[in-house]
Order: sequence, then C-alpha cells, then structure tokens
Amino acid sequence: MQFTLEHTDTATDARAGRIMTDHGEILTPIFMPVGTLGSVKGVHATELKDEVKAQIILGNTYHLYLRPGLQTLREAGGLHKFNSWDKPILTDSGGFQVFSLADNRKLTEEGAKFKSHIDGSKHLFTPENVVDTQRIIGADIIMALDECTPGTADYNYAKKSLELTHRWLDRGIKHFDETEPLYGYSQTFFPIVQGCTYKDLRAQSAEFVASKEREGNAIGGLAVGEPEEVMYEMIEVVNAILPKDKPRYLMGVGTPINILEAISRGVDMFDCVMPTRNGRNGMLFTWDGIINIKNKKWENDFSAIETNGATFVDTTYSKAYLHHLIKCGEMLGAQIASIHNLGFYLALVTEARKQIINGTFREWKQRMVIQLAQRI
RNA sequence: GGGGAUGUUGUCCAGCGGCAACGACAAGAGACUGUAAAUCUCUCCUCUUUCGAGUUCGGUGGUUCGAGUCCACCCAUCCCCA
Repeated sequence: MQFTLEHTDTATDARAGRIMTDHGEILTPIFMPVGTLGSVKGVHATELKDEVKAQIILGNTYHLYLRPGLQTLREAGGLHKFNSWDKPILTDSGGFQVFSLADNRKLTEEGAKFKSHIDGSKHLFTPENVVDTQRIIGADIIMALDECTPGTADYNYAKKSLELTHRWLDRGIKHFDETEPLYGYSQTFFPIVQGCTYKDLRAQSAEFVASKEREGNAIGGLAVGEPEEVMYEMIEVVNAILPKDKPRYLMGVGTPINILEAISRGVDMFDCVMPTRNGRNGMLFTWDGIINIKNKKWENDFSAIETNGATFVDTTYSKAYLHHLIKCGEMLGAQIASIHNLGFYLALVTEARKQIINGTFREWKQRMVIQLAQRI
C-alpha cells in the first residue's frame, strides 16, 4: 500500500490524497461502505461499483470467521473472489464486537473470549489469530485487535484498556510482520489509537501508534457515547500527533456532518453503517438535509427521491414510491434507500476532495454543515 | 318455524364483579455512528404538559357499594335442523 498526499488545505487541516493498493486506487478523503458479512446489505457489487462509486468496502473478522468460516474463505481464495468485489477491502478485527457484544465476551491478557451470538459457542480472538484470519479473508487493510472503549468509561478503566490495546498492538504487529499474504497481493496493517475521551491518553496512544510507523493509522473508540464536540476535540489531539504522510482512518464515523468535521481536522478515511442501516429504517441523507421517508407527508409526493442525486435510484423512483415500499417492508425499499444513501456519502466525500483541491473547502464545509443538518 | 353461537376502543381479539379495559396488527412519531438492527422505542377514546378529569364495551331496563362481566327484554350477525 502506498499513500500520496496530494493537497493540504491551508484554511483547515483537510487533505486530499491517494492510496494505492494491489486492488486499485483509493482517492481520499474516502467513505467505505460497511459489508460486515461480506455483503453491503442490499446492494450488489455492480451497484456499489457503478452507481455508488465505492472504492473500498469493509468486512468484519468476527462475523466472517463465524460464517462462512475460515475454511470456506480459504477455499474461495479470499473474500474478493467469494463476494465478487475486486477493489480493495478493509476488515475490522473484531475490536468493535469487543464493545458491542460486551455481554458475550471476556477480556484477558491473551485476547477476547467471545460467546458466539449465533450458537453460543466459545471462541478466542487474539491479536495474532485475528491477523491470521484477516490474511485468510484476504483484506487489503488489516486492522489491529483493540478494545473499543465505551465513550463513557472512567479514566482508570480507559487507561488500563488503552494499555491492553497497546500490548495487543505490539503482538499484532510482530505477528503480521512474521506472516505472509496468502493470495499473491500485499496486505497492510493499521494500528488503532484509543484513549477514550481523555486528552492525555489519546495523545499517549497517538504517540505510541505513530512510533510503529505503519502505512496508515486508525482512530477508534469515538462516536461510542461521548458528545460530538468531545469527539472532534479527540480527533484534533490525535491528528496533531499522527504522521501527516500516512492516511488516517476514523473508525465507525459517522453522520455526513461528522465526516465533514473530521475531514477538516485531517481525517482521510471513514466507514459507518448509517447509510445502510438508517436507510433500511427510512432515513435518507440528501444535499438538502435529512428525510424520514416513512413520514406521512411523502405519501403523495411523486417528485424524484433527489433530483441531483448520485445514483439511478434517485431519479428512477419517486419519494411516494419509496415511502410506499419502506412502509410495506418491501425489500426493494431497503435496497433503494441503501443505494441512495451510499451514493450520497460517496458523492459527499468526492465533493469534499474537490473543494480541498480547489482551496474552497472551508467555506463549502461551513455551508454544508448547516444545510445537511436540516430536516426536510 | 326450532335449536345453538356471537356482538369490546381503526381491524382481529382478551376480559368470568373493582376496568379506560390484555395482546397482535394497522396508524402516527422518534431513535439508529469500526452492523446480534429489513431493528428498537414512544403514542395510539376525549380533554390536560404532568397529576388528573370526562365519556366507553350492540340497545334499554334491573341486581349490586361497584357491571364489559350477573338478570330480563329488545336489536343485529353467524351456524345447524326444518
């Protein structure tokens, strides 16, 4: 993997860059659709590529490890072949499941013990074996195993948690460097900054992560219960320390506004379930703000979903029709909403990149932040 | 003509003397941030922000401190036998 920083904004910390992988190029800032189980829910690979214009998608180690399992993934020749996505893939390590499945896991020095949410079977994830699993999945970007600390954790917990994450990081890196990719293309390993909402811990973690000199770095443990302003503050603390010539990935974030605010603070990569999950639940992100398409007011609005939308669904279907589909629980409704939202997210970061290169990002962002917050 | 069953708040339905009345669905609104989410939450007789108040269970009378629940008659619907 290789990152080229092409433009640095003068008015903000925003950057435009380009990541080269063996599965192709990624222009940053970038949003990466989430495909937990190897599928971006409701969206075909062709739609992702041709309509949404996704450049890289996510997979999840925990979920793919449980199903279909390593043997199938190995025999398939990796996830790219399995799900017919020939562009880059990034896999989360299972660190988020340490957070979201908190009731079904136990942390030890060795790793995270999970009780499968599917059949209750017990599994141990270690910093080493999640690297092996991600090698088997064939991810272009492999994430370190971390503890995604809740945003409400107290200082002592956050500190201990961070120290564990750091020890796990050293083990993960060592193991990554001692192993080889399985399918003939290169893989890279991103460490993750934690530290909850504590500036000194964040700074300490950023220093630690930066010292590992990996090809890219991630910021985790944000948008997990803390106020948005605190999240922005943490990003500032961390990005002041993380190297400028490496891409910075803010994990799991966020709303369109979160993304613009983070771009302006120097973040290059994002992923979030919002466009797909919220889309399935009737929330549409548009250039003019947020639409709850389930609301009665759309019942007889036959105008395009979004006249200047990014994908074919925007002008092929009307708001009234999408309202109808979602209200009726029709699968097509979820698909249309997901394609629309993902198309919007990708268009948003593409436009951000353009504005950065033009030197107009700051003003544009200020306008957008107001516009995107509107409820239509 | 004879016998039997049933009528409950949008719909289906529960309710067997203390009830503004269970549940499901529908409807309206909200939530959702490295996906245990095509999920979850709230509202859903009227008025009130809350407390609460006022009207309700096919109809009319009655028994009772108290009736959707018990009794009488009436009305309507369904089933069976003629």
